[in-house]
Amino acid sequence: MNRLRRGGNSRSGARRRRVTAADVARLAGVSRSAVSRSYSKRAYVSREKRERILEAAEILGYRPNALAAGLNSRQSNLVAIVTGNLKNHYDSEIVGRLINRLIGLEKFPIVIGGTTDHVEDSEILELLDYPLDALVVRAGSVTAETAQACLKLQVPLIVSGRILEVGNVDSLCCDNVLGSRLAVGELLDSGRRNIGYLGGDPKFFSEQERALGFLTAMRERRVEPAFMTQSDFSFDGGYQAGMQILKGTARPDAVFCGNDAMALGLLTAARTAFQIRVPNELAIIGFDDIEMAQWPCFDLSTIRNPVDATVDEILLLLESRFADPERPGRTIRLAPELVPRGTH
Amino acid sequence: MNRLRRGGNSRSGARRRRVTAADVARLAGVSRSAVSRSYSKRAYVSREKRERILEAAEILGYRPNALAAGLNSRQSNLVAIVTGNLKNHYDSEIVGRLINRLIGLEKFPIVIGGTTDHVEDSEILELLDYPLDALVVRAGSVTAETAQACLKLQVPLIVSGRILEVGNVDSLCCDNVLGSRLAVGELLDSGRRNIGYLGGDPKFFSEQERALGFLTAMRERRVEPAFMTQSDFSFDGGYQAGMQILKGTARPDAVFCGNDAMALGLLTAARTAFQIRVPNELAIIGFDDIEMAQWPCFDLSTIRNPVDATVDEILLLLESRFADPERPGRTIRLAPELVPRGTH
DNA sequence: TGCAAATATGCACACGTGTGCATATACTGT
DNA sequence: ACAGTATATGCACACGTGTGCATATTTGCA
Repeated sequence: MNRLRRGGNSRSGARRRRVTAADVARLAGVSRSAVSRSYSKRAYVSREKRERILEAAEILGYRPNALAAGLNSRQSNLVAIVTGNLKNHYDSEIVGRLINRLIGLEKFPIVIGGTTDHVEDSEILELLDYPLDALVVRAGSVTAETAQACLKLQVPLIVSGRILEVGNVDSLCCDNVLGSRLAVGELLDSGRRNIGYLGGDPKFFSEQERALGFLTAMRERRVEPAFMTQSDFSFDGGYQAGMQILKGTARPDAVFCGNDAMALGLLTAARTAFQIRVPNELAIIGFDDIEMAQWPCFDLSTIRNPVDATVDEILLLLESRFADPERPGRTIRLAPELVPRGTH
Repeated sequence: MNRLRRGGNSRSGARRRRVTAADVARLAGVSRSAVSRSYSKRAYVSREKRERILEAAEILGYRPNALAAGLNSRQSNLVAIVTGNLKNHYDSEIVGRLINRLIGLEKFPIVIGGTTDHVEDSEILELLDYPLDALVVRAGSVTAETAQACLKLQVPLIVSGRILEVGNVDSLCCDNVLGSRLAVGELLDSGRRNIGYLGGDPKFFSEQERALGFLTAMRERRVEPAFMTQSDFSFDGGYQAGMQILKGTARPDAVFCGNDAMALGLLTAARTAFQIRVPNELAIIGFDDIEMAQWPCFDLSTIRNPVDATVDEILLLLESRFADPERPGRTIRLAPELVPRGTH
């Protein structure tokens, strides 16, 4: 079939051939090897000939085919990123930064999963059809099966947002328990006693840790939580939850939220729907420190889940993994930090 | 070198070979062709043999190498997206949705440019080393050189966010002039007379059109603009601009903004820094209708630059381009729409 | 001039897959 | 039983590149 298609009759639907090194060689009147060598430093090609070749390449618009090159170089320079929902601002900040840093490493990122929290295993498997240099997965979408497949295919796996101690998988995650502890300590120290927790979907690792951290810290200080509410990590979810939480007469005097988006939703509900003065009548602390948190209209106190540090660590893990594919997996905990602002 | 490395001594730094169809064939005791055929529908392989093969594949964790397959199928199933800054919420909404739809088409997106407004030509050229099925570029990063390179390499180019009538390039863009007209009409009809414009960086196509549309519409109604200010499309930029615009005694009674982010910044400056009542004392209309615009704390009136429709059109263009690579380029204008909310 | 080292060049193989072609085997209908 | 067809299988080529190897040419040095 390909053979038939070759004969240049460009009927509709027939994709034309890409310019190839052989084409350039023909035009420049040299061997194909010479063309190939012209694109690599430290290769013996006379200056004159190289110039002639590059000129011909320029005319034809030739670029070496990275796929063909990657076939036997054992490097595709492709790194896949399985992201969470890009509507989640924390995720989009991470992904943006990660993409940028990967390019700096001359790796091209294939990104999947922009609109859902969880990417199906089958999709990740299809992704593994490509001989990836590495796979970076956000917490929500990693299963034992995924990890197994990566292992067998020799694709280094880095999990971000949860700890996974399997094989030589690298994983890194904010110390969420510590983060919750910081928030609870701050609220109690400033005299709040009626403190509730507004969390996200408990299927997420970080949610489990944050809720656990909240409970543990409260218990240590012998204070009973006002409530534990479960929402969905979104602004709308936080807003809706706020409408419920704040409508009664027995209001909390503080709420710690599992992420900033929900905290902003709660804050908005408090202010616009109930005219509650924050922080006087109600303290709110979020988690993540997304860019919006510092907008003057919000000025949200929060626990920073450091984006730059996270991406830096991912790149460090990648580089050391490239240097030694066999090294055992590493587990990295990033330190969260209280960012005191105007809502507590 | 490769040849030396092959002998299984997995020293540090040496990447092991990927499982290959030949490995599976050896384990299952069949020919390599049989393995290959087992993965294609409508190919003659006895049920019994296919099962044996798939079993062996399962054990070894075999997956056909998409790169090798793409080499002679003339399809890599890779589509590159050159995005704008993902901190820009409109961009992240577009990209998220686009990624999702591409996967639905069984194309994998390579994404570059997450943290800058403009991606260098050289980076796009390197991207073109991969035999992409298509390249989708956000407005900021397209030059004549890029278009030329795509043309020569037979890579279909789709430009989103600006019109570019070159070769058989497809381009699509919101009708920004009409959008500005809608905003101006609405403000004037509701009695505002002292209307200013807060724009972004004029190097962007959409900014040029939006500013032009504003001026044209004002001129048609014979009203003089209160001012034309230039910022950078960001919340912070809008906030800063607001601090300048609103500090004097001669305040405008309305501002039309080149995008929502700046409008939110301006709105925040007006409310928090000057206690200006919006919309009573000041009307604000944005552009894009990002998700945040409808948050109750903002409730921003805006001109919708439809994300879903845009992505739908991009996919339509892609599909028809795949069906006929030679068809002439198309130019698509999407209709903006006034979204009346609480700030005007 | 003579000789070794450095530079230049082409051939041919390897990378992993899909598939056309030729051939072999099983099945169907009369 | 036999011709004709449907199913099954392996060989070998093509895809586009990088590079080891062998060989040819130039350069450097005494």
